[in-house]
Amino acid sequence: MSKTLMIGDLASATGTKVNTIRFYEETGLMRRADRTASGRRTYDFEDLKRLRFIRRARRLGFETKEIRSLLALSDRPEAPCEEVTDIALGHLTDIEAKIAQLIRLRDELNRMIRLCAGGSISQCQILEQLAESS
Amino acid sequence: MSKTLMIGDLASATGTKVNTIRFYEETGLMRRADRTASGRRTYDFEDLKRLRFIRRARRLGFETKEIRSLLALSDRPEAPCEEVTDIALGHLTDIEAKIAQLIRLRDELNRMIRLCAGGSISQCQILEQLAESS
DNA sequence: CTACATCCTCCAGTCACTGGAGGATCAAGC
DNA sequence: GCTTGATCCTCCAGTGACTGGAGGATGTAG
Repeated sequence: MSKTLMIGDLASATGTKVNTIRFYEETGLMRRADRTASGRRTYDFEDLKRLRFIRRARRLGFETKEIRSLLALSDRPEAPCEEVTDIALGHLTDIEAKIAQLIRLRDELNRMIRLCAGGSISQCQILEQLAESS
Repeated sequence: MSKTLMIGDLASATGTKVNTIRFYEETGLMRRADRTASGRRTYDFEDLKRLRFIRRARRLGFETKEIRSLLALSDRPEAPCEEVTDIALGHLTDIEAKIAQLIRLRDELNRMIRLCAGGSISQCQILEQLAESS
């Protein structure tokens, strides 16, 4: 058998904290790992692949709920690819909304900062702007 | 006196949940409100102004720690405006980094979605990409 | 007098981890 | 065989910024 991997191996291979891997097991993202006689978790390369998938999806900003769906889908190879695309498209929409929002914030902050001509707090335009009833 | 405002008035005037205002009191963003004989919080227009300031800064994405600093600064009218500008500039840098990061994610997601030619899960390029060791 | 709204305190839950206490096990070197 | 240090285990508390609800008191309008 190829159950040669310990939790620390998975951690260093994926840049995940050991505690985080245990957390993924607890919350069902990773299956419950088999244990040695002394109770240590053992993993094989399938587990490593799964963890890599999870971490990569997390880096792309998918929520665990979405990752759970994606993982469930990848277990049904005959299912239509559409469901995956839908999840990805929904996520894309979220990201685009966030970008638009942040750009608005950036512009407003920039505007506020440019107004500041130095001087003392009592004349500070940034605080002034924040204090105004929106 | 002008302590005519109850917590619900502040809530509806600022679009804040009542529980959130209590939370701000608990965590020291808002001062501990005076109480009526029966224990209800009373507020004046100064409190309302402060809450508006907090909410506006939160909408602009400032953390409570930063807001605490800004509020402390606005109590020192003779202090130099520079400290405020520094907080705002630091925040601006954070926002710009976040925007750049999100744009990278968006492009990568877009790329993955475009690769998907339909068909079944087993050929899904999105899952494929996620499964690849990065 | 009776609804019903609003208020109170206290506590648990959200999300995705992170960090640490306290203790067991393992591998390597002497 | 013994020590040392790394790694592992379980369990629990904390993060940030709230949100929601239970269970009960108070206020107000008709």
